[in-house]
Amino acid sequence: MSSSDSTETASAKPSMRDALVAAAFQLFLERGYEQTTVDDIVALAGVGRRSFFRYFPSKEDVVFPDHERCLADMTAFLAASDAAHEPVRRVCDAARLVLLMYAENPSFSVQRYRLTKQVPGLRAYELSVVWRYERALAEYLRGRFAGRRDGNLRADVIAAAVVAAHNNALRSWLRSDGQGDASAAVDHALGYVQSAFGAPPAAPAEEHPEDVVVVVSRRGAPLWRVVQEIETTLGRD
Amino acid sequence: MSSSDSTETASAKPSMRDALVAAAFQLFLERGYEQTTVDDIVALAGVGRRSFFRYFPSKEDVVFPDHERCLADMTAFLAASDAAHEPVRRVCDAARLVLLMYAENPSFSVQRYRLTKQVPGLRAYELSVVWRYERALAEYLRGRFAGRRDGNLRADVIAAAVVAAHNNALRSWLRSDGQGDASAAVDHALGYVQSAFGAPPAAPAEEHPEDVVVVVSRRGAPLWRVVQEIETTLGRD
DNA sequence: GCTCGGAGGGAACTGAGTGCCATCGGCCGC
DNA sequence: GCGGCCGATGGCACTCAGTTCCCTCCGAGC
Repeated sequence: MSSSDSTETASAKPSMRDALVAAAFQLFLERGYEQTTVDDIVALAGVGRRSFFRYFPSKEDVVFPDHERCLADMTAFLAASDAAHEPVRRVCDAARLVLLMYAENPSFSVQRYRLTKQVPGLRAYELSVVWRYERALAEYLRGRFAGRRDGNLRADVIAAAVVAAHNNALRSWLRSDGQGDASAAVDHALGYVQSAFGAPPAAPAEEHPEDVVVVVSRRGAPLWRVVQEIETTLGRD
Repeated sequence: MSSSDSTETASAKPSMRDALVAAAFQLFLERGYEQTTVDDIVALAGVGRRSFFRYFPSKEDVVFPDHERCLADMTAFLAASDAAHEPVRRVCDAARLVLLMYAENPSFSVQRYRLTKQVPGLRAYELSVVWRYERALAEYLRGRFAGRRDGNLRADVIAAAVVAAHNNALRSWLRSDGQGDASAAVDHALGYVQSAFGAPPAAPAEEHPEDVVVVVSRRGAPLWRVVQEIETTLGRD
């Protein structure tokens, strides 16, 4: 939570919401999530109990104060796409928005990570948040793959793979207390997904007309063997 | 829930547990999940309130009475693997265990599906169950990929893809009220994942030595273009 | 008969989340 | 300036999930 305006429409009165988040995290860190009641939080923040639930529909929501905004950003980002965007690359870029949100506030993100790792209830809540991101990506891909054979299946699988790759990199960054280059790690992870699902991995092909490789295959041969052979030959693993 | 023995270790005293599940679903279906209190359930089942929580740690658990057993089955299945099993194929087979559980009792599964689709709390609970399956698959793959470059990343992504493919097929089967061949749909979906991640897609290549295709590529060309070209040529989309 | 142990019942408690209403403070029209 | 309107807040009481503690019942073994 930065100190100035953040989640509200635009202007300058987020004091109460931020105060609740600050009070909640202070107590969560010193005595644990489940040992802290909502009454404790509102007492420390000096506000009424009823006001807490005006800003956060549940006790869990105070732990993820900015995911709603991020989800809205992602939805808008995908809605602003057009047919010129390569679909898989586009959802990878959308996933990077989530990393951006985490990276805005590394220490807060790391604290929250430790909390969610320990408390089953928070882990479940996080799963439902992640699921909404995944659905947003999948719905976009379903639109782009409409008419293609197994379009919905591909959309769901690719969305899940993108989310898994993103989370793999994100969590390893969080485990290292926010050290290292999170962006590079996520790029690497998403690059793997893009290469697996037939999207160009960032760098456009340079011109090396002399570098030619010939593959010969029987039609009946399993596709994975052919691809494996090509990968080996091209030296990309 | 079949009428005879089911979830308990082996013998013959599951009466109370089954009675609670039956009473719960009867009420959930006639007046909705959130409109049904635990007191209503125990009143209908004719047992004490305390006994409900002896059998089910929470109200949500009564909706998924057999997932614990299924998860244990999957863990055991994966633990019984050896190095001879192709890893991706193995996790696909593990995923089929879940389908098997749903197919054991189609009408029950369809009712539960409608319920979880409507009630956010149940959807969140289901996500946490699915997450445990996914972690089981991912942990197995991490073991098999140990030492390989990006082993953990690959494990997480493939596990997510397998789960997403399985769920895609399962949910479309559930939406159709349990009509159609769920097993075939899941096979098809998992086949897609296997082909994407370099596992042989079930049928070994038949011998058609005359069916030959030649691909010529520059080394610098993006891999996805090469693969796309091969897919088109082989007529697999 | 007796105890003993486990399964079930039940009252009372905590804490999350909700509904309802009172209050306060600014803002508008008069 | 004044009364009323309105949005934000506080406070109280209620429901319900989940837990704790203790009681009863019943069958097994002595």
